[in-house]
Amino acid sequence: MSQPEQLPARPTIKSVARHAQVSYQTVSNALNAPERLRPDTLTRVLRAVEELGYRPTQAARNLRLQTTRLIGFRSTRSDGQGVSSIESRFLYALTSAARDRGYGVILFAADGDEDEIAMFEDLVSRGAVDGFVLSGSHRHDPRTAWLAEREVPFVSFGRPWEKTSFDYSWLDVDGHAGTVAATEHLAANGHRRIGFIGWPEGSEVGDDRYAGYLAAAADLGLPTRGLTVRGLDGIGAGTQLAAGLLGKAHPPTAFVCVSDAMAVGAMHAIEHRGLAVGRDVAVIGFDDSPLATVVQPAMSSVRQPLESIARRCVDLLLDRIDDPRSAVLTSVVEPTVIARGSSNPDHPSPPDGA
Amino acid sequence: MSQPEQLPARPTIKSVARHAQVSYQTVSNALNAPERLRPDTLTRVLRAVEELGYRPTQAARNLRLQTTRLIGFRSTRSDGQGVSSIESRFLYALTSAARDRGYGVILFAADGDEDEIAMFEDLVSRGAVDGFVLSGSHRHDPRTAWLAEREVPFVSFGRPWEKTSFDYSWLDVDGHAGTVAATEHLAANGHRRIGFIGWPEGSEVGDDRYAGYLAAAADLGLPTRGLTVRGLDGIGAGTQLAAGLLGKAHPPTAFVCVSDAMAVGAMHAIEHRGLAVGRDVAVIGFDDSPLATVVQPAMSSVRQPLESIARRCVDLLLDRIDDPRSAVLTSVVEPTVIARGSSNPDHPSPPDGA
DNA sequence: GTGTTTCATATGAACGTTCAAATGGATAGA
DNA sequence: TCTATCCATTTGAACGTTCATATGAAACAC
Repeated sequence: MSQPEQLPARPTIKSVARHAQVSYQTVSNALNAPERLRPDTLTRVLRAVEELGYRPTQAARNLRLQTTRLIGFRSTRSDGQGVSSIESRFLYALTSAARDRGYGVILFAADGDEDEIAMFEDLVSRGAVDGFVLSGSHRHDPRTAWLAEREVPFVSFGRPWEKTSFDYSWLDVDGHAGTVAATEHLAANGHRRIGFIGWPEGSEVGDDRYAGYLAAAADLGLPTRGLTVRGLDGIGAGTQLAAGLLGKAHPPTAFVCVSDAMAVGAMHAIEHRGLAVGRDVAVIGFDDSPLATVVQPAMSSVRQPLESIARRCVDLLLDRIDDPRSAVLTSVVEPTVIARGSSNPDHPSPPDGA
Repeated sequence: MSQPEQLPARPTIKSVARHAQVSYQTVSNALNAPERLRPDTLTRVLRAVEELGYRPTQAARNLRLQTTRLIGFRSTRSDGQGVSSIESRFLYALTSAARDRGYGVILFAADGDEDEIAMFEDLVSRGAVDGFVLSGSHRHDPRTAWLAEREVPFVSFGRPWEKTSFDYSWLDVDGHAGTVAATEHLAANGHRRIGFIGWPEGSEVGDDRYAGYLAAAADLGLPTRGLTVRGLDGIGAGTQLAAGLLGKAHPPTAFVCVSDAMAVGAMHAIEHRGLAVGRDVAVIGFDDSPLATVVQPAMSSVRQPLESIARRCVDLLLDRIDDPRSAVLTSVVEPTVIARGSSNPDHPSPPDGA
């Protein structure tokens, strides 16, 4: 904290103009319609811009252009159950993708749907954002209707789980295809008795993944009766559910799990039984969360291509922002199986000692 | 997508004025200096505001007030190792805290320090934010100097790990105090041989936590020789490190762990040895991540009060934004031990079956 | 009835941009 | 040499606020 030495004030378009000996509108033209300038003035102006480090003030362009170049996204309280690393990976991807298109992401905390809508209301009425990216769609989701009614541009990461009277753009990961791929992966490794550890019936995402497992098993002619268990998410729950199946007369030799936490639990149960994960019993999780690479052996998992989803969310949203009548697009992208030790017969259980 | 029925345009201060039969500046006064209005006009204007649902346009006030009411925060690529649930919990808390003070949080993706500074440059030169909240301070951190030099308001969550020629406000969790409390907690439960599972030497946070363990042990007259092991973070690593200690002649009866991932690994090793977590060998982790409640038995952990830290970060930052000469404040807040089954003698290992 | 005070409301200007339209100087055609 | 054409540049206005200041009506004292 030395003496109050004045920092140079942030340059405005006028100071650049003075510096380049032109009127300030010419500077504006240099930046927004360079073809209107004579080449020599253009370079002169651009050099002045460079020298002063001028960047147009956001607030002024916002006011003038009636836009904010900001996208709203809800920050979830990940406090509760579940390792929601998906959210944070998606958030990073979304932020990068937005930035590449010259947009920023403004985050808002909201606890439930109503709370989130209140935030929409606030942000929209103040003109603080150009649009929203939604996530975590679910049945009876009031958010989409609210936004559609007010013609606020938005895109949803997460499909609609029921019919709506309006259309909107959304992207989603094909959970069904994910568990199909997981099941096929295990079958390709020689497994015939493949179990499924899922969430209780009623969750859209969970039911979708379960259906994929059933479909793949039916397709491959594999048994499923007595091989599926469902319970609340968690490592402990996964352990208990897996232990239950392993204790049966004809236990599964592989598990498709609805989440990585369940899968870690299953690995735990397998080892507790003295079996080797990967060699004796294979496991595959879902989401490819940090958990997957932090366990030993590393866990196979179904990975959602969040980066490309985020990018496409931004693309779709900006299309709508640029032209509110732009086409409504929806697409389901397929996740990919990331094969690691937990589903690899050559990969033994972790060593016992140090 | 019905007919192009025109939505009512967003009300401006002028439309409110027309509606309330006053000039538009009176509306401004009603909102910003209500004591200047006669009570009856005030209510009339406020009713008009209410009826039209008027909210001042953000961009216009930004321009006029030379402020954005936006705080910048870096979104980390949590892609790599480690379950960085801390980040996302902090982010939620920060966003709520900011909102309570009328500020928003704008997120930006950055990969390293240089990249982050480039984002600072961008946001600051465009006047897109009023200040920053930093996180993840480390040795040779160039970010603080950059911001301080340009007199950009900021607050750091994370202490400076070296002397700087300038001062700035920061908050941090006292990792030292955290492991002291953890060690004391285990000692209070009757443990005498308490081991430590840490990160390799050289990480600021890890060394701090290690030092706390050593200090508490010395204070309590407990042995530490041959009871500490260090390695890269991870569940698998925790298992191996703990297994190493448990295999010794005089194994520890309790573990203080530098992270929850390490602690989960330790629990794993304990059970693998046929011992009961909590009853036979106690474990306590650090950070109280979702992992802690997802394992069985639930894991004791040292919890950082991220919510209050976020709130204080916002308070300090806004002080600086309001008055750049406001006092520089630093404070270290003590984390608290959250005792759960893994350090509770009455809590046995998980059931074997379903 | 005139002059002063007081208070509620209105006027003017500015924040920094961008866009539409006007200016003015050069070049070319008659 | 005078006018038409063209192009680079400038002028004017607007986006929606807030702040400083001016106006004007009522209330009061003389």
